[in-house]
Amino acid sequence: MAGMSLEHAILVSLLEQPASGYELARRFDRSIGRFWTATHQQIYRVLKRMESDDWVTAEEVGQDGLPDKKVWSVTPGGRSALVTWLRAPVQPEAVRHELAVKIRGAAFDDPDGRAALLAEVERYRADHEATLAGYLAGERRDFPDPAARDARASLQHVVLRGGIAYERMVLDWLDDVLATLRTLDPDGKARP
Amino acid sequence: MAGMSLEHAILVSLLEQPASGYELARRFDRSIGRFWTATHQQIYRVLKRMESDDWVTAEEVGQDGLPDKKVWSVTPGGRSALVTWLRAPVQPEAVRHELAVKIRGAAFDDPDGRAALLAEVERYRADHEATLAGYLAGERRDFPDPAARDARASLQHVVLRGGIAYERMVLDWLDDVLATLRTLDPDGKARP
DNA sequence: GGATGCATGTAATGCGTTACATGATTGG
DNA sequence: CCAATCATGTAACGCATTACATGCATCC
Repeated sequence: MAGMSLEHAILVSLLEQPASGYELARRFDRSIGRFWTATHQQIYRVLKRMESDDWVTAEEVGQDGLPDKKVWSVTPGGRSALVTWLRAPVQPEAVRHELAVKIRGAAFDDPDGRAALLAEVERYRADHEATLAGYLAGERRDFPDPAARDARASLQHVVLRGGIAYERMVLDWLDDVLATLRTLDPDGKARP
Repeated sequence: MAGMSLEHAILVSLLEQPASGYELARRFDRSIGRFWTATHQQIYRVLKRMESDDWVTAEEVGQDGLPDKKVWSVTPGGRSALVTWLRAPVQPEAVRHELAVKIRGAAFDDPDGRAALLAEVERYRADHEATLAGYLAGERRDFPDPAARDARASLQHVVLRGGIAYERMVLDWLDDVLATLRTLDPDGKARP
């Protein structure tokens, strides 16, 4: 009852805008995916469970030139389930930072291995730079006016600012990591 | 074969210092737990699998006034498995940020609900402030001298600096969240 | 003709969490 | 005497990941 909140992420997304399972899956690759990831298989499974709990209902919509789809909406029961969850304490986050394990593990590899890790960190850094650029573009597009917004937009924006702050922090830290790795093997070349 | 790295976190920890399952579990509540969490049940299960893969070996150690323990060490096979994994690409992190879901969900609750969330964010912020204080104390204790260290200490320190940067970023962002929530309901009181 | 996008699923496996279970010693 | 610490496990359940599977429409 406590954590398990793919359901709740779906409820928030469907309250913002009803959608098919497929559209939800795409949102979980984009905006919602910034703070909660899910694949389409999970989404279809959870939607079924939510339907049997009467949290969501589907409306069949025909499209021309495209397959029919089921557009899901939140029921009053789903909305009250969301409110109950919103008012429960936040669970501590489970941390899984693979790169940090590899960095500490690099102490048990040789300079060749550390050179490989350095290259991998550079690639990883480029990914995060692209993510930051995407967030900033989204911010300019969706929140051009800093004031005069409703609650929904203000809350969406503060979550996006969290993503931006996270990415900036990661980039700074990765620079620190790169500098540290270079200090260990100054020439940056493989040694026998 | 790709992600699944509780094994690898255990290998790093045992290479830094051999330990019993129980001691490992405590490390996963402290230093290693900063970037990889695990319970003792997981650890015992995984140690068994690692033993049958010949990645670790146990030595029975008797203690007086305390139960015997099995002290685990990494075998050459385990070390080479670690090196193989270290040189593989880093998997993208799976993001699960429950608080962000709740913040966006707060658009669908009333001022009472947002007041409850605000109180919860304040509690959450206090937790992160305590975590940061713990990291800073650990840094002063374990890394008093900024230069003249070996590779292992340098790498442990840069990972710890990552934790510190993360906590500072979170605290700043939570202040932003609190200010945003207060803007939505300026009086901070429940309304009918 | 092949790739990509839209749309929805099933099945197998494995990882993580929670609950249950035992038993000795030390300190208040 | 009760709680906490040290020490090691089993069992059940559920969630997540990966692979497999289908089928139509559009664009190059």
